[in-house]
Amino acid sequence: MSSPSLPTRFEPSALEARWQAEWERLAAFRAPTPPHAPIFSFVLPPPNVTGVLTLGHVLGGTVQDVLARHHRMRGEATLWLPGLDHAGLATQVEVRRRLAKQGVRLEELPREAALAEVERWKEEHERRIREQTRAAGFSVDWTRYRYTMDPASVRATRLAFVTLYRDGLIYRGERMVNWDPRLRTAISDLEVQHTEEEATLYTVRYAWADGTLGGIEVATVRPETIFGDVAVAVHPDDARYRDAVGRYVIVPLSHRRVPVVVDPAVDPTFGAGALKITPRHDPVDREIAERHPDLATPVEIFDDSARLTGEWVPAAYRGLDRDAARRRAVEELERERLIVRQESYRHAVGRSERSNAVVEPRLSTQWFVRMAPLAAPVVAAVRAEEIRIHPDRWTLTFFRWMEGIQDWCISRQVFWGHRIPVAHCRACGKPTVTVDAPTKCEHCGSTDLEPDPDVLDTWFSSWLWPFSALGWPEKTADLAQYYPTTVLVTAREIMFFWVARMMMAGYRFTGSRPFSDVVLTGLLLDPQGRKMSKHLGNSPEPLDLIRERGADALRLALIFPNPTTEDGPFRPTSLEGARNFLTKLWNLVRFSVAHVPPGTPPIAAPPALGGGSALENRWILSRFRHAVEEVDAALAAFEPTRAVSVLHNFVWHDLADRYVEISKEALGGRRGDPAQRESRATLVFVVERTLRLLHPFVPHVTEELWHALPHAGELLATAAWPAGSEAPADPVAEVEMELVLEAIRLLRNLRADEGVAPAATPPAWIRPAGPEVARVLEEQAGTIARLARVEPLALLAADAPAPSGAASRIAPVGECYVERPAAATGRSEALAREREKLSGLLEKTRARLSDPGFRARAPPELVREAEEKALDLAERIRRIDEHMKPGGSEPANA
RNA sequence: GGGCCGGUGGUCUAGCGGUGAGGACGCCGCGCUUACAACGCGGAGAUCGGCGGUUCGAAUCCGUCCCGGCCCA
Repeated sequence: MSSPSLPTRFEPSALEARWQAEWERLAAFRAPTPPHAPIFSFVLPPPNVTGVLTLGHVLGGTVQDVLARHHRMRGEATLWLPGLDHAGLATQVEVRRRLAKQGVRLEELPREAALAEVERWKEEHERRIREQTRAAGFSVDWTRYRYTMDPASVRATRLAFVTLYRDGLIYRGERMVNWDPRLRTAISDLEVQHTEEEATLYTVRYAWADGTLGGIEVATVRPETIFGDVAVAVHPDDARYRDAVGRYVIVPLSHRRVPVVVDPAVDPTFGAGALKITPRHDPVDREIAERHPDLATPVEIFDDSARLTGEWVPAAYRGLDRDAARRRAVEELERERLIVRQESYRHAVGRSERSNAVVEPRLSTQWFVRMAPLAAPVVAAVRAEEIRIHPDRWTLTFFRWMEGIQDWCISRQVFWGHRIPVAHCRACGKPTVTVDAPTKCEHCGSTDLEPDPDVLDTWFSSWLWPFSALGWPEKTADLAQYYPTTVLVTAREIMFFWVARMMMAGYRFTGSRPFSDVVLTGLLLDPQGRKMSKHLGNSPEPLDLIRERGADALRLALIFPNPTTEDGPFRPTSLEGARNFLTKLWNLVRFSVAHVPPGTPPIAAPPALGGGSALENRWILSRFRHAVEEVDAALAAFEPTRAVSVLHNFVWHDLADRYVEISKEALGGRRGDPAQRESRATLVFVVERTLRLLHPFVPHVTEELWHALPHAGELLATAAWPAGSEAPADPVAEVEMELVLEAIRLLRNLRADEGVAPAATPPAWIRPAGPEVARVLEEQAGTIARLARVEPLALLAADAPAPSGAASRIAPVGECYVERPAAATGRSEALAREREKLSGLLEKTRARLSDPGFRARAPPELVREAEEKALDLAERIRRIDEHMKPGGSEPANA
């Protein structure tokens, strides 16, 4: 495909779809098998089927696509493996919500029908997610697409469970877990969100059991848990209760007798220093109760929906939910005058991430993974920098979490997910844990088996992803060749949920790191700095933005100008900026195409430049070389934002504003044929190579533009990444060009200050600062005159008198003069302003020099620099004074 | 309660021991100079959160306080 001439306007939508189709047709992103070294491989964090892709996904995807395309162009065997996560509980909640809108309760459907509903949901969302991924231009290898519930993943997940179980790292036991009473399942610690909330702290009096007056005052925010009390505890050193210990009190409302005990875990400063002990419904209480074995065995007072239940709960309260029970309990306690005090109280409340229900600590039998043994090798690996986290400051947070890691509750009382690969024997009661469903008990041989009713936490399949998606436990070619993977790019939010656990699983199951670099992306905020959320409706739909502005513009806007590593606002202005840049690029290439004669062969190398070569050509090639080096460095450090800003600056300012403007003369043939040929070759080389550099960021438009230029190969997507070494570094040209640009800037300043008409070309003069500068300015006088729009431009000898009737500016390059228009009146203020600035600087520099400590301790080179600077500043001020003096070059306009 | 990160022109940000503190957006002035008004040229605007310290020298290091955000309990 080729587009010989480019349309005047850049219209992204048609062009993007066309190239997406073409990339797929040519299998451009198919990872090679068998691959050749080196390898660059990674998994796309499989999006949850819960919804569709958000802007945050597009941000992460863009960072990944930049890396994938960059490495692919560098000739590495690149695999970017896409997939989808079944997102167990989260998806079930969504499906349940959708059904509820139709008046159907998910729980009331037969299991098969419920599964069918989830399956329908998955199909719809999967289609949409794939469409979005394509529309964004992500170069994933669709032939390797995987799903966390596909048969291979099911097998991998079951095997992981069985292996850990056999190794003693998975156990089943009765533990205090976080219970979500709305979804009626256990959840893990990570799925609990703690927030500060306002509550009422009730101080309740527990009367002495022996009928003595008074009693003990207990503070609680949850009076409805009184029914579960087995004791009241005080701190052993608390003098107030010395006589109370060993006595009994009556639990209000339920009228049971419980003892007063001592325990060091009681905080004597909280309330009145006495704590009611409800071991089945509070982790601290449970610990205390365990230290006091003589206490009554606690009875559960909440059912799985957090409604009151059980023999300890009076009939009037049974069946009430915890909030209703609390209201009723408060009412009754008040009636009995047992509430001593009520005060408002802020405390942390744990809510379920999925249902937002207040989590109920609940003693329940669940499956757990022992985490400490899994975490140890990971901590060691990160310490040894076998795995690096970017930006590295997150390593600290990572360590803190890993070191305090708790066992992971992996069983969920829902239906959507991987079934726990365990069958319980009805005969001997023991579990049979096998990858394939067992036919008989492995302990007693009975065939009377009952499958474990629970499913696994969704992360229990995700943590295997880097290897399970490559085929593990089968010894597939992909696994052998592409594992360990290279990087993992993901949102910081799931560092603990996913990244840390993948590392643990990697070392445990494959004996090696799953990836060597973790690249964390920040959160996208709305223009007001708020988190994007469905609830606020401030989260734009990526496909809409792509339709409006194009995928390239969206991708660019997501990584520039705000850094991908930080939480930052996504603004419409970023999108406009991106579009403007792409338009600039489009027009730059249109200009270049117009200067490339038809039939020009593909550009293999920059033109060989010699002594007679144009300064601008030497300069732009040197600038290009820097750009390549900086982009390479930025990408190696996983900083796409830095890479883009280098390119943005290079394309817009160096290439378009300066190089193109300067070379128009040579390109137009006005400097002769050899000069025109050299400039054409330089232009097309730099532009073509720049398109390659930009391709990872904005793949569609660069692919389109590349085909409009002479090129070799089918696709830019698979073309070679430029090497900086292709272009010679030329520090001399860079210094000389700076002088030229400074002279142009000064003359333009003068024009603007003096109100020279835009179309006018007044005479101008420059007195160069020295013979070297004079040589450069002499050679480039034509360029300077043209870009500054002055005519004629004369160079003054050091001792020549200042031209009269001209405005002047003084700078390191020398003194510049532009004839003042006849209409101009008054003295230019620019010189005076300049003088003020310079004398301020001079003062500062002199102060530094007169400090004896500076001369004594600063590096001599620095002292010398400061001395030279002071001299130079003084000289420039002297000259300004000369110019401002009446009768000088700046006559007071009488 | 513990920890982490940040506070730089109006906004977003780069710099993280010696630079005349960069850039982008916005703002002001002038211009449709045939690649580009989705643009060009020029300009104004910051005592780098406050206070103390280390240093010849601090936006940059240390302490402390204030403000914002995040994570964990």
